[in-house]
Amino acid sequence: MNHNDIDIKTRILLSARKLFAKQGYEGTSVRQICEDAGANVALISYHFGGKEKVFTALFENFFPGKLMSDYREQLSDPLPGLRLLISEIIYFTFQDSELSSIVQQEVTMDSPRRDIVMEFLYPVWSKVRELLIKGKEAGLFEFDSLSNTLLMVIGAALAHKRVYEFERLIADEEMNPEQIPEQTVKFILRGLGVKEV
Amino acid sequence: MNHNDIDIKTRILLSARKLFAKQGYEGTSVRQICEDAGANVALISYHFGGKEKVFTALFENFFPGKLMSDYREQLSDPLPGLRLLISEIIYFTFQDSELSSIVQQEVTMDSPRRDIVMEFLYPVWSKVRELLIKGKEAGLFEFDSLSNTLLMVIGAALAHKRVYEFERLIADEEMNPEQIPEQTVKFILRGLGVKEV
DNA sequence: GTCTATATAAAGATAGAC
DNA sequence: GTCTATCTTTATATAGAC
Repeated sequence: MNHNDIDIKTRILLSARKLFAKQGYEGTSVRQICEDAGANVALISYHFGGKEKVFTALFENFFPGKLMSDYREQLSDPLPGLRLLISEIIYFTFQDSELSSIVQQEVTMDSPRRDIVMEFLYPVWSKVRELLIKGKEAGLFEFDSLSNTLLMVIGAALAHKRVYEFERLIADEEMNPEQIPEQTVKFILRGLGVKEV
Repeated sequence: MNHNDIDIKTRILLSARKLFAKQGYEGTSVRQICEDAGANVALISYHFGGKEKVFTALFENFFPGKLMSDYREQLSDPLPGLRLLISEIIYFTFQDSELSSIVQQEVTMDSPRRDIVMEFLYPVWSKVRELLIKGKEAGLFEFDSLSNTLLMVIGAALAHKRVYEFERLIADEEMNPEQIPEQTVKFILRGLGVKEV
């Protein structure tokens, strides 16, 4: 499938995703997006209704909304549930590296986009939170502050996304994508006090 | 000390730090900074030489450069060294919450500012890396990929900075700042395979 | 050292032709 | 559905008066 065979609306979305990921939302102009997409500037207004609507459309089109429902059954048991969910989150960050970079950028700022992003993130992290509570009640996990622990789990799960930020620190060793989910789950479960991971 | 008693250069820096932290660099205009600082727009050019120079000046003025040298002695032993360093990093994020928010934002994007920020961050995370290697060699830590582990340690250490991003998930429980360094160190050391933390 | 006034560039958006 | 041409706003930066 050639670049020009894709319809213009999708081409705009793909270019926006690429550029937002690399330069940030504010650092990317609609002109730039359209140039990259081979589209006329006016088409952003026509097809989406403005730059911010393009941002929203990105998540509506590319965010894996079915994740929670697909695995509803398997996510009820804390230990295997947490293993599965963390792994799936990491798989997604590899599968759509650009969208997950956008997420990482936009949630740190107090912008109108944060609310859009959080709307999509909430179900996922909320489920992680629920599994932490269940696991603690079952005596599987040991921790004090639920909030701080949740944030550390999130932090560790998304850690591998920072390769490029810290490339000077990790240039001499390869990061094997296939091993990352497993190693991350191990680190997190150990952090939660699970023995013999 | 009243707001207007502080010299204008410092007032500009303080306003820039506040606004960059909240809205991001691109999302903040020099007009906004000067309005907040009670200064004329032209003074940014006169005192600093442009917006980006203000950004650099922030780090030159507020980043704790002496951290590494102050504790050189105590940072040679892996286990107590890592404890100390992680704690100090967390203390800094509390002490200068704004600058550490700026760090978090700017390193995620491929901007000219990232290089500026990384110049300051490098010595700190490089030391953490060094301690991980030492600790593994001494049989204190157990992990596979050094790079991925380093990133997870960084991720967990800075996790508490995300309180506001995820406030919907943690609104019902307080995060006690005094307990965070201890809990974080515990989580990380456990993640590294240290027993009886 | 600080101001006003202005130069210059670039942003987002759309009216109206095709 | 797509284009050109243009409107409007806002950005950074600075020349020159004080």
